[in-house]
Amino acid sequence: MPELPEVETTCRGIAPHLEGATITAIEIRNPRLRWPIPESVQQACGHPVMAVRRRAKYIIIEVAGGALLLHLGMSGSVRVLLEAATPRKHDHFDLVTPHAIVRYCDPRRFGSFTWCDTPIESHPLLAALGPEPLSDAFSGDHLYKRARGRRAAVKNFIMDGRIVVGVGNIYASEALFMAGIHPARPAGRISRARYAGLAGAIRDVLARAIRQGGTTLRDFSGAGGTPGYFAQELLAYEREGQPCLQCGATIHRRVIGQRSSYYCPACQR
DNA sequence: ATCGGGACCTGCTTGC
DNA sequence: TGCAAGCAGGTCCCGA
Repeated sequence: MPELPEVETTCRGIAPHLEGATITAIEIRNPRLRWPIPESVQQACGHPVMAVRRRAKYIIIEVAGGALLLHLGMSGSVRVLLEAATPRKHDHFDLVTPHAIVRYCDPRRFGSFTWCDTPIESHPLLAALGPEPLSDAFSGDHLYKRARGRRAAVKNFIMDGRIVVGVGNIYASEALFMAGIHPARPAGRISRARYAGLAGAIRDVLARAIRQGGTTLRDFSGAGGTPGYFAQELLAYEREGQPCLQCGATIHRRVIGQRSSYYCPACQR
C-alpha cells in the first residue's frame, strides 16, 4: 500500500500524538514481521518522544538514547486510537502513551519494526539510500550522472532506493507518463534535458500526492482513518485499456522488473 | 558494479 | 458454487 506520500501522511498523522509524549508500553501481539520484532524495542519506553520523522519510506521515532524504526512494507497501516479498541486480526503491536495508542496493522507482514541505538542515518537499512526526492540534493543532473553506463529500464532505475528514495510502483508510472519517457527505455539512453523533466515530474507527483493525503487504491488510510484522495488524479496507473488523457491512444500495461507498468505507447518514448 | 529473478506473506478478484 | 490462478502499493539477497 504505502509509497512515500502514504508514509509521509502516516508520519504527520501520528506525530502530534507522539511528540512530547512518553511511550509507557510497547505491547507486542504478533512479533512476526519481515524480521521478528526484537526485544530491544522496549528500550524506547519511559522517555519522551523527541521527534517523529521520515527517511525514505521509514518512520523514525526518536527518543533519548535511540530511535524506533518503522516500515509499512506493502500492506502496513497505522491507526491512532484515543480509547481502547479490540485488536483486529493483523494488528501486530501498540505504542501506548498516556493519551493515545498507536496501533500497527500489517496483513502481509512485509513491514518491519526495530530499535536503533547508534546514529540513525548510518543504520544498515538507511546508510546506502539515495537523496530524498523533495530535497535540493535531488535533481535531473543527479539522475543523469547516476545513469551513465546503465542499461536497466529507467523505471527500475528510479525505483532503486540507492538512486533516489520513495519512488514506488504507482508514482514511477505516473512520473514517467508526465515526463513522456517510456518505462522500458534503458536508463543510460536518456538525455540530461529529459532527466530534468523526469526529476521535476517525480517531485511534482509526490508533492501533489502528499497534499491529497496519499493514494487510496484498496485499503490505505491515514492515521486518523481518512482515505487519500490522489487516486482520482492518476493519469496512467491502473488505466490499462482506457484512453490516454493527453492523446487518446490506449494505455498499455506491461510487466517490467516483475511489476506492472502503465504507459501510453504514443506519448512515451 | 550491475542485472534480473526469487524470496518473503495474506487477501481479494477473476475465470473456468 | 467451488476452486485455482493471478494480482497487489516493498525491498533484501543471491547468483550470473
